[in-house]
Amino acid sequence: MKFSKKSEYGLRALIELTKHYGHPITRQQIADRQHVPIVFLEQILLSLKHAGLLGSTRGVQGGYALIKPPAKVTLGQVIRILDGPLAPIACVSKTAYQKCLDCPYTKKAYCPLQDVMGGVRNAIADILDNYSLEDFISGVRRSRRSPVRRVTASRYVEN
Amino acid sequence: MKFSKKSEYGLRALIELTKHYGHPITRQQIADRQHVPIVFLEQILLSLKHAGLLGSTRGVQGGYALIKPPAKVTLGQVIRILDGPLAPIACVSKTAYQKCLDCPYTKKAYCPLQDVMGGVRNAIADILDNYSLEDFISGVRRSRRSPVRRVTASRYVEN
DNA sequence: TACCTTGTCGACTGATTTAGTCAACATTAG
DNA sequence: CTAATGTTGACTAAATCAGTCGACAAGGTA
Repeated sequence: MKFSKKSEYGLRALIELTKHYGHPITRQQIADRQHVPIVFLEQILLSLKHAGLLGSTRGVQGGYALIKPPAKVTLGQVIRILDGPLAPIACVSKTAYQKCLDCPYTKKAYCPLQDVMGGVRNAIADILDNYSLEDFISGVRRSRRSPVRRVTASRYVEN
Repeated sequence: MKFSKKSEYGLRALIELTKHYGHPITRQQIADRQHVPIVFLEQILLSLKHAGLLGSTRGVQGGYALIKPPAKVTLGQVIRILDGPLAPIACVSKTAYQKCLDCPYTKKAYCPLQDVMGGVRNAIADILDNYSLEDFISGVRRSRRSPVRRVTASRYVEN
């Protein structure tokens, strides 16, 4: 039940990129400031670029830059890009749902596992999808900002 | 960010074991009813036994049995036994804490990542540590039973 | 006793994921 | 041109996951 280094490094990189929102910074700078292995970092930045979060410019004054407003990017989005769905088991994922074939509880029956894991998924998503990069770097405490979206049993949103 | 099959199968097995709380049932029965590969299941049952949750008796009428009261065993405990700490990154785990050496934020500075991941950890633990096997099999909906333990930034309980 | 059923233990394996590395190439500024 | 930077794809070493195998131990029954 861990996030990968990829997510961790990716989020760290985004701390730097958000701080410099507007102008590009180089891999090198990101790697130095956040202590991330530079060549691995590259992969990560590329993934984020392909996902449309970052832009890059080549050449001497080049580098990577965040192209979406920091308030519009949530940690949930980033983690899904780098680590896949948030759901702890596949049968409670909205974006990557797959029926557990080996599950003894068919669609008719109530599955205890699915119920509790759905709750976990929602709890995680509730935090991560309501936490933007802006909040992230400004050190907003996670003490539930904004109208708390109360999650009910039937509301699986994304992933 | 997934739980392993080990946890999933382990929890499924515990559904059966809790239903039969009092008398032993065999691996075979568990495997059949919950569709778990029997030889893999064995490993799992052994782990749970070593952790003190299960007892076993050999011989003809033997099998495994839950030896702790279902109300006293939480899903959090089970998952920690089978999957390790719940914390999404090591530096926010209470039971398996380790300082992230490569983290640019020394103990003095506030670490954004640590803050948000701590929140995620607490949200997960909040559900899983308040959900017993008894709740699990009786189909209690996760709609927050019991006085909600409000988690504050400084309260990392276990892992 | 012999035998059957069931649990115990440790070693082993194949597939996948994680965390990287390397080399060759493309683009842009000066 | 050339130096700095990004782009791409192939590659790898190590760990973890999911599962298997074989030999053995112990209790129940005939």
